[in-house]
Amino acid sequence: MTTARSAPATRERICGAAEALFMAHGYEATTLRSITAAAGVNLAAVNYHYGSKEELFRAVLTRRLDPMNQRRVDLLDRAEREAGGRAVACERILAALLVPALELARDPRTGGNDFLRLLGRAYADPAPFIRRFLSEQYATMIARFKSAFALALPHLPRKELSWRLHFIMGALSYTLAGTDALKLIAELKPRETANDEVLLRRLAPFLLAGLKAPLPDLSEVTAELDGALVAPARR
Amino acid sequence: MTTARSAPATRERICGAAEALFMAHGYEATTLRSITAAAGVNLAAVNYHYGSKEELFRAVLTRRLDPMNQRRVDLLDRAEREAGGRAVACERILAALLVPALELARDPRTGGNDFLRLLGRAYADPAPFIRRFLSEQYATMIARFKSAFALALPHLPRKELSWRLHFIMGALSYTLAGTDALKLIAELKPRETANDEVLLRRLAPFLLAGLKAPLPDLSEVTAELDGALVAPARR
DNA sequence: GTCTATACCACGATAGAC
DNA sequence: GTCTATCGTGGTATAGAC
Repeated sequence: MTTARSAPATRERICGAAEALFMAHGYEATTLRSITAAAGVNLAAVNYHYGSKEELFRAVLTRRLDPMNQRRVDLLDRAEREAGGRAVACERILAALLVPALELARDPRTGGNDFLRLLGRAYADPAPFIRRFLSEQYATMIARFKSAFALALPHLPRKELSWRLHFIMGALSYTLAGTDALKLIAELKPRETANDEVLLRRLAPFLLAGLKAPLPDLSEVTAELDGALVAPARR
Repeated sequence: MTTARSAPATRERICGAAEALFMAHGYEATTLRSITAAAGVNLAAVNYHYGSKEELFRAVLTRRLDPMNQRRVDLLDRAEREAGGRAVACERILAALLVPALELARDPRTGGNDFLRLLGRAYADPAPFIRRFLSEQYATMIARFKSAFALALPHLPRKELSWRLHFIMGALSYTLAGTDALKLIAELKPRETANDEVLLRRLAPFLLAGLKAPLPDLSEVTAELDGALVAPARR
């Protein structure tokens, strides 16, 4: 903090090196020794500046996540101001949710697509500290968007809306995580998946249609399953 | 294999204990020491029976995954037989994809919901051996479903279909992975998320609508982003 | 206050005795 | 088939140098 040295702060060098390595190999597979070696600092420096590997990981995520979620809320705020007292269109709300993620992916200074892949993986991580961290980071932002969607879709029961938001965040995170496995499954060339703008332009109509889908029939939940899930079928 | 002892085979005990622990903590965070302790066998037994931790993980996944994907293909086969030469309805194809996952989640002998959570996490795992394994496991199954969907949705360009299948598998895996973080985000009570049947009955209409959504407009991909992603907006 | 060297215990893996 | 002993490497803690 109060360092007089002209060299780049050790703390920042660690954070940058850690981000790159976490993105490349995931949390567990990244060693503190590889991070400190890449940053050109001593092994113990991580523990001095961050206290633990977990805390370092939180710091890496926060640096990108906080501005992105703030931008999302800002875009929603503006849309609501422009709408006066009326409800904001679903398309506009969804855009406020997707555009900041896309902007982050486009900015080479922020690690580009790789950071979103790291984020998507973090979502599915079983580590309790990661789950707790993400739910805290997202809680207020999601609450704002849920209220906005509720106004735009007054016919949709609140619980159904919660689920559809869940599906949206899932599809978004998962798509951005962009595992090679799914790339292969979809028979997509690696080069195509690198363009996140095209990706989100395809994703948005898909999610929008799901958001506006007819309500599910939950009346026969305990009935026989096979063939009855989405379309009644005779044997 | 050729053991004469009446005690349950060491190999099976290891696999069962490993499944439970992988489900609870994920791959990396699960130690061979905890697995062998839970199974009541020696540490070195894992390496003897499976060769490595990676191979053990593959065995755990295969035991549940192979039958599930086979059931999916069987359901699709039956639907196609019943349809004669005509295209199978999207609802029916989607059901063939979702129902086996639901059946697996309902069966307490197969670890219930927990296995699907493990599977969802595996999808997002950066470890190359996991990605390779999953893409091999899924390749043929996904190819069959893609062909079926292509017949049901003849107007949909092949590439767009690939993407939408990608989104569907993403939303499905992610939803079934059911991270606590997202549960909290969606303000859902833990008890509600335990019922996977209700979950899939809500998910199916959502995905179906996305599948049938109008084609995205990709003509102005390089245009300014803000507000233009899904709905043109003036500043 | 910042950084370094080093020790500590747990991990996955393996060789070799039984 | 099963076990013990051991190796290299992981995250972490601390004593002490600047």
